[in-house]
Amino acid sequence: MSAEPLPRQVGHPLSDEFRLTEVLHALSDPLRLSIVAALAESGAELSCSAFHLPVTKSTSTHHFRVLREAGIVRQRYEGTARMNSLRREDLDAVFPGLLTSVLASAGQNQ
Amino acid sequence: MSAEPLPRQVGHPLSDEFRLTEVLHALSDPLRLSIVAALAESGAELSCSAFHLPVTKSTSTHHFRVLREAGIVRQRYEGTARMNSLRREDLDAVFPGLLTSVLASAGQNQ
DNA sequence: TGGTTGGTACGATAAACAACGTACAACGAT
DNA sequence: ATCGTTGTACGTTGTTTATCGTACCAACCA
Repeated sequence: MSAEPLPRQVGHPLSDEFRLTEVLHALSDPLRLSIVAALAESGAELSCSAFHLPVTKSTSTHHFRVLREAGIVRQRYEGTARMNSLRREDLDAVFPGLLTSVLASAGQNQ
Repeated sequence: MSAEPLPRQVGHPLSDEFRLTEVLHALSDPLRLSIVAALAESGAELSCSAFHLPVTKSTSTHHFRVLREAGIVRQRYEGTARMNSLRREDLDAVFPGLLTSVLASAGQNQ
């Protein structure tokens, strides 16, 4: 009589729910910006633990949630790992050129 | 024996002191983004009171200071008014394309 | 010499945020 | 079954932030 196993799914905003100020805020944290830059450079899915962030696991969870809720990353489970990928096409469609210029600036500036 | 009148000048960061995360944070507030959009659209200097912001004077002062310290606006006194202008060339030199894409996105999204 | 205008300084407050620790859940392997 | 791996949930703490009110200041005008 145990309960059903949880599906472990998370909500992602649709493209037309993106809000510019929320995206800018998500990108304005150095740690989150470094996550986005690493995802863009790799071009692939990366697990949370692949980033070797200088914070604890719970803080890491917090930052990935901010990125996901802003629509910047997509997350899905693969075994115990949570794989993250950039929603580049969705972002480019709603905010053309934004991510490109932010990433180019990040490479130079921070 | 009165003291010298204060010069009423404010500090502006040099271009090479711009920090991307600070700029993104400054732009991530709806009120500040609307200020920047209005400045870009007018293409001219505007006094603080020209914006008719739905906040008090002291809150308005706060937001203009955040924008100035990030390097986004330039401020100078003209009589009793403080005139604000966009530092578009400086921003474009350090973060090419960033302001353009943000403003284009702001026009669509907010 | 005042009064008006446009803005700053300072202090207070409430909300949001980044960070942590502990406990726990899902999955895979042993 | 149990254990290690990977990440989440929840509560806490200290900092930052957005907002306001009050007091003030500098410039202009009458």
